[in-house]
Amino acid sequence: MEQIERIAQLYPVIMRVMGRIRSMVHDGMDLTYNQYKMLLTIYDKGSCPLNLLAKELQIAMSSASEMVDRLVNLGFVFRTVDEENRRQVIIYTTEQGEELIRELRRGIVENYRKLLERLPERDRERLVQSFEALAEILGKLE
Amino acid sequence: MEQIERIAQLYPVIMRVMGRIRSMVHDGMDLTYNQYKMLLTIYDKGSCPLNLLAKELQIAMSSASEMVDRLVNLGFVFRTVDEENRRQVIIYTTEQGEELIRELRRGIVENYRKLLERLPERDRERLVQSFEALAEILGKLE
DNA sequence: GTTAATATTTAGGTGACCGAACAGTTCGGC
DNA sequence: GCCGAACTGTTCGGTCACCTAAATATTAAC
Repeated sequence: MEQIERIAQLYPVIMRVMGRIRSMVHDGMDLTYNQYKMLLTIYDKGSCPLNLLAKELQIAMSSASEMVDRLVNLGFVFRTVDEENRRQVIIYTTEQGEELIRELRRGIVENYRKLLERLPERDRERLVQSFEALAEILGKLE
Repeated sequence: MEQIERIAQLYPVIMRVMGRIRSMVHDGMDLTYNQYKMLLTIYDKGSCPLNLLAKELQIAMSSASEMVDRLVNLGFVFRTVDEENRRQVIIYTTEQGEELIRELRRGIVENYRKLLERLPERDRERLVQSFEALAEILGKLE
C-alpha cells in the first residue's frame, strides 16, 4: 500500500518543521520546553501528585522526580507530602511559577501570531483544519 | 485571532502523539532515532561532509561530530579526509551500515502498516491528506 | 505482624545537545 | 614566499532529559 510510504516520507518532514516551530515559539523562554510542559501540567491541575505527573508526561517516575528538582531549584514549584497517603508527594506551583506561566503563555501566543502572519489567510485556515483532523485521527492510534 | 489559540492548543497534542508513533514505529531498532536520521542522511547521499550533515540535521558541528563518533564505534560509518579540500571530513556508510538501513527501512514500513491498520480506510486517506497539506503549509514557515 | 503493594528517591548510566577554545587548511593580498 | 582571515573540524566542560536497578518509607492485607 503506497499510502504507507507517503506517510513514512512525510512524517520526518513534519517532525522537523514542528521542531523548528517549537524552538521559534518558545524562543527566549527561561525554561526548556519539557520544563514548561511539566510546569504547565501542574498549573493547569492546580496541583499534581508525582506519579500522575510521570504518567501525563509519559516518563519514568525517576525522570519526573529529577525534573521536579530542577523546577524546585528554579523556585517555580514545591513538594508536599500528602497527609492522606504519606507515600505520595504532591507538587504545587509557587506564586512565582504561576506568574511565569501567565507571562510565558502571552509570549507564546504572541510568537505564534508573528509566525502565522507569514502565511496567507487561506493557508492559516487550512493549517487549523489539518491540525484538527490530525489531532482527531492520531488520537485514535494512541 | 482565535485561530492562533486553536493552533497553540493542538500543537502539543499532535507532538505528543507523533512522538508515540515514532517510538512505536522505531521500536526494537538498534539505533536511536537521531542516529537513524544521521545514518539515513549519509546513506541517501552516498556520502556527506560533516558540515553539511550538521546543517541538514540542524545541529551544531560539535554535536554532529560526536554523533559520528558513535556511529563509527558501532561500525556503520567511517570518516575520510577530502583530498580536494583537506579541511573537510567526508563521512561514508560501511557495508554494514547500508545493510542495516535496508533492514530497518523494511521494519519501519512494516510497523507503519500495522499501526495504520487500526484506522478505518476513510481515516487513513484523511491522514495522508492532512499530512500532505501540513508538509506543504509548514514548509512555507521554514 | 509479617508480607506485599505503592510511592519516591538515589545512584549510575547514555544520548543529545551547546558554546568556547584550539588546531589544521585554504586563499587572497602584499 | 608569507601573513592573516575565513573555513572546517575536534575536544572540553557543561546541561538536560531520559532510563534501570536498588534502597527507603509508608500503607494495606491477611
